[in-house]
Amino acid sequence: MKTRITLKELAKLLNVSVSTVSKALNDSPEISPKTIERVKELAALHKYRPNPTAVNLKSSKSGTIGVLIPNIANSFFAKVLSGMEERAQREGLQLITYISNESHEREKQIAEMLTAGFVDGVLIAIAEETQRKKEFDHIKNIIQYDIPVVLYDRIDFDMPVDKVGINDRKVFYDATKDLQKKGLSKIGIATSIHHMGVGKARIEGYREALGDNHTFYLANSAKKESLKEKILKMLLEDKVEAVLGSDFDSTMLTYRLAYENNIRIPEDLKIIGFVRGGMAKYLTPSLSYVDQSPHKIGETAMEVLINRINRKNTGPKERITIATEVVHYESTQFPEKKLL
Amino acid sequence: MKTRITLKELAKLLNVSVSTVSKALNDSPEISPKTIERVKELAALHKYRPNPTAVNLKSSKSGTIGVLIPNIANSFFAKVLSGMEERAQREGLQLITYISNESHEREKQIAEMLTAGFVDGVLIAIAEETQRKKEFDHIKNIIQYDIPVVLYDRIDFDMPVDKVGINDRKVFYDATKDLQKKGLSKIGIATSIHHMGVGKARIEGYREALGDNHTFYLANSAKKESLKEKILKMLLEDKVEAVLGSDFDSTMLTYRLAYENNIRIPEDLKIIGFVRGGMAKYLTPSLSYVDQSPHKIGETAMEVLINRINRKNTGPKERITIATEVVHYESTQFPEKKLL
DNA sequence: CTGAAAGCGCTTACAG
DNA sequence: CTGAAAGCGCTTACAG
Repeated sequence: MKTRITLKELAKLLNVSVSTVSKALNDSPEISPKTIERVKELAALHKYRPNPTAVNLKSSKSGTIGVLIPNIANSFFAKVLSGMEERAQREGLQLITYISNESHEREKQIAEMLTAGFVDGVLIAIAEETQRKKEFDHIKNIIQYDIPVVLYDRIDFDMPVDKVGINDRKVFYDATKDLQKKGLSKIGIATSIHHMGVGKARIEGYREALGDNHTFYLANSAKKESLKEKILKMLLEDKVEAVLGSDFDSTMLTYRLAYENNIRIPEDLKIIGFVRGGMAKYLTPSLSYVDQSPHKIGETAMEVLINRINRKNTGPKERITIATEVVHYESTQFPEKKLL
Repeated sequence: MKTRITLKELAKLLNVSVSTVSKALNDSPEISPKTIERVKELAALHKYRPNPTAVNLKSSKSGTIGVLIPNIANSFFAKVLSGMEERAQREGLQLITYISNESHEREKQIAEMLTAGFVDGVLIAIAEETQRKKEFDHIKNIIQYDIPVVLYDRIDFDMPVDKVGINDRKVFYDATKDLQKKGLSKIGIATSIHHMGVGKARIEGYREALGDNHTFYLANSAKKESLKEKILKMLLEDKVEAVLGSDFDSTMLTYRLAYENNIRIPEDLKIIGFVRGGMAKYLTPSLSYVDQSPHKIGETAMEVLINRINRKNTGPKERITIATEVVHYESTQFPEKKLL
């Protein structure tokens, strides 16, 4: 077994003091160039690397960022994480990941851990259950310990922290307007996240676009069976011409139910949903989707956090919006316009 | 700003020594019950929590596990991670995630970090590029520092470590035999990971099941365009009756190309693929898939690692196989058998 | 230019 | 039963 060599051992081998070795390795101007060279040479030979724990204790920094993820199986969050990791890596920061599984209890436990001093900063997407209960004390507690916090994706809360996410209202506002412009009027929404901030905002955008004197079609339920019924009603009774899917499950359920009931996409029904592009293009027919740029969200959230940790940004808390785009595939294809 | 209270401050408030406080908090039999009570009371009042960095320095443990993930956007790995996290949490271990993005260079950097003493153990799925180059020195280097290593998922390498994964050979062996039993003989494989260990094993299983005197149909390419051509040839010229998809992209590409060429699934073509169940059931038609139990793989790998770290298991290195199952949906539906 | 000393926040063998 | 001391591996203000 190899062990990493310590400063002390290095000092003994060189017949100098530990302080000298430490300073030499850190290019202190106090140390003569020759000594610096000697020290660095031997250090390289033995592949010396400072013990990170000791450095952390001294500096009272951990070089570590805590990332709270509600649901990693959701590929949106997986991609956000990869954006964070990429940015963190350039800064030499480690990422400690915690998965709340949308549980309030677990999130509280994690928040408690985070105040213990493991991390220099925290990136959080709030769990579904926490949003429903509207209990954010555990998050505020982290802030009170002066640990920088950035909220990502799920940001519609009143909290004194930086926030990075998309403009959920605008996504469905624009999508609805666009469908109207193309001549559709019976437009519905399917959603299983209507009780969450982002889900509400999406519905609002849709409502706002349609205006007050319009009929709204809303299939909303967090329970699969009940959601299924409501979607079926919307498709078969209300006979909507288009559905906006607010999340993966509601989108795909609509897509599948149309198929089972011989409703042709896009001839009889247009669909736009929140699914990932890597999958949407393979579907039969391919599915138009909202590109949320998850990687960019992760990168940006990390960037904002780093600037807080370094005190490069000491201004008021910000809310940063990442641009989105609807990628149109077959499920929103309109027939060619005919010349008169 | 709150700061966490330290042992020293607690000691001062109680008019006892730091050692006494420390021992009291750790329920040392050296300390009188009354003192223990007094100390614990004040500690609770101030929400004392030992500084993890200091404890780590003392114990030369980090309470931290490094997880190397090749590609987090692949939901298989996301689920594996959640299994690891769940198991780690029960042990009070933190997870530091590193994403190699299938890059050999990045993987080497990460391996170098890991030897610095950040982590007590490491879980690794080897990057694609590393497998192609067959350069594993950086992994062996970690082992030499006596840091326990467990390989997960991508385990077909000759390395003296514990390994947790599925039996890739058997998956496609069984699937092929099963399709044959149901009367199909022209069975093909689509794969974009044929140069990787798991990809090779899947092909071998298929070949073995068919036997030497059979025609093999193999559409293999890591490049999308070329893979597409080969699949098209297999579907249109060879007119295979079933395709086994060895990974997400090759499976979905086959599925989509069948659609574009009016090949009906399952009437004209059966498909079984490596995709995730959460998506497979929504497809039109739904897609039969190999359930790899990613969560279980993650849990098990973590379990094995923990036992090595605690020295509960000091026996020879193991190779653990997680059971898989083909979940049959519409894409492998056979017509009802008619009674004669 | 070099080194002894103090200290980061803990734990623990040892003395009293 | 309590406390002083040493030490984990580093950094840095200070003395020489």
